[in-house]
Amino acid sequence: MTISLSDIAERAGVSVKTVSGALHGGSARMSDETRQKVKAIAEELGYVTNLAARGVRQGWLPLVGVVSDGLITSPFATEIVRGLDGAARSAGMAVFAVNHSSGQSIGSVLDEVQQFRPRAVAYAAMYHKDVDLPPTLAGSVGVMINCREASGRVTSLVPDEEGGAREIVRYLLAAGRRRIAFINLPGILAGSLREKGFRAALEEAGIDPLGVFPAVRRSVYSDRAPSLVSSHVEALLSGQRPDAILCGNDRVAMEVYAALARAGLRIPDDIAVASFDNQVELASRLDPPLTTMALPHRAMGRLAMEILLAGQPEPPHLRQLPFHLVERASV
Amino acid sequence: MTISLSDIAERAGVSVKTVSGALHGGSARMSDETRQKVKAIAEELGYVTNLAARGVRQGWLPLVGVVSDGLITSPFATEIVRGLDGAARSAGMAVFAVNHSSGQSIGSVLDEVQQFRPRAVAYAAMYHKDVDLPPTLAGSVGVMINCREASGRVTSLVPDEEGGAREIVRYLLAAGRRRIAFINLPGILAGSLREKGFRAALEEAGIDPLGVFPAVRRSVYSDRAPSLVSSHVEALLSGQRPDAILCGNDRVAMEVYAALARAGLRIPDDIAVASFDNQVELASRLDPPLTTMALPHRAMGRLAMEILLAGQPEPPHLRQLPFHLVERASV
DNA sequence: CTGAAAGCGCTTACAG
DNA sequence: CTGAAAGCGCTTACAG
Repeated sequence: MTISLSDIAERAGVSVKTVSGALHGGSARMSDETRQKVKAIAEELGYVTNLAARGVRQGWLPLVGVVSDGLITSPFATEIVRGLDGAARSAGMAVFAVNHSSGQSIGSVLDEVQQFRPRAVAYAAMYHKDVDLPPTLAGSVGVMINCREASGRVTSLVPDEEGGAREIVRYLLAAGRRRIAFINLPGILAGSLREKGFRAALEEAGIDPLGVFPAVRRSVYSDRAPSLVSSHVEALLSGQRPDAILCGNDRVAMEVYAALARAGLRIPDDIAVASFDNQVELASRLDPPLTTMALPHRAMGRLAMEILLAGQPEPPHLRQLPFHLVERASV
Repeated sequence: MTISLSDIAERAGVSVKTVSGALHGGSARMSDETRQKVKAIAEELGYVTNLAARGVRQGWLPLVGVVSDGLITSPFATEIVRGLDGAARSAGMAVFAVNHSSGQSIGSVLDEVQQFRPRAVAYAAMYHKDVDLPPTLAGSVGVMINCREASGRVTSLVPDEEGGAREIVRYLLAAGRRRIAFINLPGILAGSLREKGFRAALEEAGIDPLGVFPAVRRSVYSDRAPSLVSSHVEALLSGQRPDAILCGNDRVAMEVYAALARAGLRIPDDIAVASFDNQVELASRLDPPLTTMALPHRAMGRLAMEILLAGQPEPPHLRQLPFHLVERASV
């Protein structure tokens, strides 16, 4: 059988309260002798705190629930969870993730999560999007990650897409590039925000963009949509040849690499290539290794947990976290 | 305040026991009228079951803990978790993952997990390896995923590396390939088992392998180790040119693609390429899309949960799960 | 068919 | 400095 405080109390000849104080109440006053004795017996008996029992007393379990829309499969999603997890564990909390599969209403998933009486709940989106949390649910979610909550009742953490795009364009400009094309991800929020930043940075430098092109035909970006990348690259090369191509993500960059190789062009000597994502396994293995803007997923996770666990909550707001430039050799 | 069974009982004019029976005890006998009334009131009050309270009574929480060695970052790890999660949720369980960071002993992580009084605990390795569970801990882990437990006291689920290698080689042979080289991942268990399968399948067909070459110099495979892939490919091309190259993983295949492109060779017309992993984002975006053996991560997760939740535990054993051939266009 | 009570393992006032 | 008791919200025998 699993042993309890009262087992220890009995063995030590003290009350349960004393054992509880000795083991957990850091400030509980008692003789050092008693405390040591109790601890020794607990150790000897292999006592493991029963968090469920503590939880029923306190009204919550040291758990933080993360409900995410769809698959937690993407490397980005796991970065978010890692950020959350790191911050949570130093606070003695565990993270449990529940995904909000297509069939279910967000309300029912949240109910599922609430049954565990978690200390806090976060909502995480798999890609940067707008999310409408039903008004009745706004109270039970402490922070939204990677999405903008429409009503403004919940603090939302998102990547600063526009700023990230400005930064990478400035970097290309600083490297002497002037004829810059952007093969963007169409139909998603990140794409339109990045396009803004792309144009703003060029305008600020007094330079005309060579154009912004969609990586796929579909209005919504998907892995399965037929790629337009190589045809764009070919068209660009036979026209006003760019000296830099900015890509919507590392996979698009991979296709650009292939198209440039076919055309006999060298990276970065003939054309620089840069992108967004920093999917490490891919970006670092390309030849040459790809310069790319890393998304602040880990940082969003960490900050989310800090917000959740902070005593004094700030008023709800939208917080944009900066991308991080990973310089490799493609620029 | 969060409302409890007694709030409902009071409002309904029945005992707490009746409420509990009406809401949760499927088989509890009572008038249909009472049951409906109780349910209606619960709904109206927005009652949410308190799992912590139930947990303290039953001795366990409907949680399954997964402790993994190191980063849950890899796409494979998340597949394992997805497999676990799917099976868990249909049993009303939530999965909480705790990673076993380098600083900590496995025992202390397991203690952390046990504090939640989970229904069951699994251990998952990030890549196929041998793991030595301290004898005292063997009892608290129900199943080992993606690793072989040395003592044999715990059921272990691993990919059938040898069988997977045999299958892909037979597939290459069936496609008429005869001069097959293998650029393998050195220094890891999966690599040596696959080499066995590779050689066995060729021998069974009465064909000599063109050779097995390490993808990296380091004895242990790592993302940062300098790649030997392109030099192997060049050497192979200038010698006894292969008609098929089997790769240790999709990233190695990506490098092989690049080396073959540089040499002006076409896939699969001149040389077929196949590999292990099925990292979808990569494999499906290569040109031509890559034929590759998918690891049974999801299946391991699902089976693990079934084993954990099964009433009658089988005696501990080692179970090898089959790979799954994903045919694309590179063979 | 339903109630009153005991008990799960904790923590927190309340007393000494 | 320590104990005895109450109580968190459930479920499970024990009675009727």
